[in-house]
Amino acid sequence: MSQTVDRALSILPLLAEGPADLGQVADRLGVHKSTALRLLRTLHEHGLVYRQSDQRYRLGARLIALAQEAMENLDIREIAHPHLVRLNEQCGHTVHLAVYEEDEVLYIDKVESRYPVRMYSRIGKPVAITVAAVAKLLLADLPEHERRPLAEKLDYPMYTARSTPNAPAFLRELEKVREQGWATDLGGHEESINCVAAPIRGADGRVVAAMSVSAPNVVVTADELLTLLPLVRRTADGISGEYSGRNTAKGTA
Amino acid sequence: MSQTVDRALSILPLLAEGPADLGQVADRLGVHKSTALRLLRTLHEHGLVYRQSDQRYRLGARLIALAQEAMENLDIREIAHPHLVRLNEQCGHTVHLAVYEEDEVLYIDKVESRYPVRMYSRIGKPVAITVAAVAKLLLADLPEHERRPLAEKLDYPMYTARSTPNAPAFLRELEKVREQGWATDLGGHEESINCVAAPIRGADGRVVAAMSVSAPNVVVTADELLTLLPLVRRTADGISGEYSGRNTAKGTA
DNA sequence: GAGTCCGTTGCAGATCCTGCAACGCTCATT
DNA sequence: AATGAGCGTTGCAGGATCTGCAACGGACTC
Repeated sequence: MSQTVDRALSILPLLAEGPADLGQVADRLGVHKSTALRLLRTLHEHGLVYRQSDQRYRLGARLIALAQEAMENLDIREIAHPHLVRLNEQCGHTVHLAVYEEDEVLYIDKVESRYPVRMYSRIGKPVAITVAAVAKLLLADLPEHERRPLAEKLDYPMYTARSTPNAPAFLRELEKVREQGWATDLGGHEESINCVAAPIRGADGRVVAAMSVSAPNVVVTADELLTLLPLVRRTADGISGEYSGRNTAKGTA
Repeated sequence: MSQTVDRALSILPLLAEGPADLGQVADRLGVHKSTALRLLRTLHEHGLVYRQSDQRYRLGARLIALAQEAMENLDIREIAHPHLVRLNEQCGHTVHLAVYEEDEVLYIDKVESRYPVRMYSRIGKPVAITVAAVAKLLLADLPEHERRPLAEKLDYPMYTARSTPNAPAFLRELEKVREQGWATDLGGHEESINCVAAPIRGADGRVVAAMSVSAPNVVVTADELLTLLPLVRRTADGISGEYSGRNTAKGTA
């Protein structure tokens, strides 16, 4: 809607790929160098981009700090955290909390496994949306008219042989997940990692977040992990209750 | 430099304080509602702001994802991580990695304590710059003409009775830290928490990052923590060596 | 020491942004 | 049920702001 701002903001994902110099930025934006320079300067003044010693630009520290604040403002995160910690103390595995927003699912909290073998993931990282158990729960709850177009728009990378292969399979899976009220990912993202997940609901019953327990095969088998399902669901329900109970008049997730 | 972009970017820190509606944004920017609307829409298209169900705006998911990518691009982080993990395995305490950038110091990595009592901190969070051990190391290495103005510009909140009280005291502390090549924070941020920190240097000897070990009094006394200093310094030196050794032609921290 | 490459600056033209005013919607009030 | 207030939204005309050009300057190379 606003050309100048639009161009300026387009620089950010571009720099997220790695540092770039003025010429590269100008080229990729399709504007004159002097224009790119002015945009970069403005971004710089706000700390969103940083100029390294070799004069190239990269994303800046304030961007990271802003994102941090953004996450701390999410109320489910705050409410859920102690529950996640308790669950981790009970089962020892990695616990994740994720939300959906505008075609993306991201982890917003995590409690590390207490086993030496840890799964790689990071708070803030977009989730493998077509296979992750938490993603299934969040998408399964979308209204039909959003869910289908989204499913058809997605890519279906075959991380492993068990990854969701395409949109129809995904939609079928979502249907199943919606009915049973929980989800799994059995080696669909990384061959040796399994997850069980449960939804967290707001007062109106809509799914506002999802949580999961993940563990590698070498620690527990998929079957053993599934025995944790009741515990996971109970934890999720506890969070749901607290979240819808004292709803501090803030918006949805 | 660019008015429109400048205004648009000013919205981000504003929303970081919490959700706001159109009128509030327009007021705080000092522009007409229609102008604010167009800016917000542009930010929205890029996913940097999100519109909640109550129509108010807050920071969006893509901002978080961008920040995540920004951190993953930092090469020291990648090099340092395994060293931090090893150190954590050896001593059991919380280990932090921090960098300085444009008047800010922030944590870019963290390995959690294995003791039940954990210190609160978060990756991406700006550090208490006047008291944290890592901040002292990073600022101590700045050239005089940057260090002094910065020190005089800072606020000196008295988190505890041992917090650095003012600029002269801070500059003296930095001088000491620079000479001894390591730093501590003994209850200067939170009464019962102590840290020891060591610098990580690039090939040219400049400090590019700093790492620290933190532990609460209830787990180890300050004196006991200080006995870890040699180990911390050795770890930091190891990272320094690796960082300056195979310098993959990337920029500074 | 000449040449090339890149970032930087000032400027004039025109695009794009701004603020206004009016509209429509929702919600609260009478 | 009707009225009014509050808020977000739209179209428009005037003009401020942004754009691209061309020329400059510094660093590095051959």
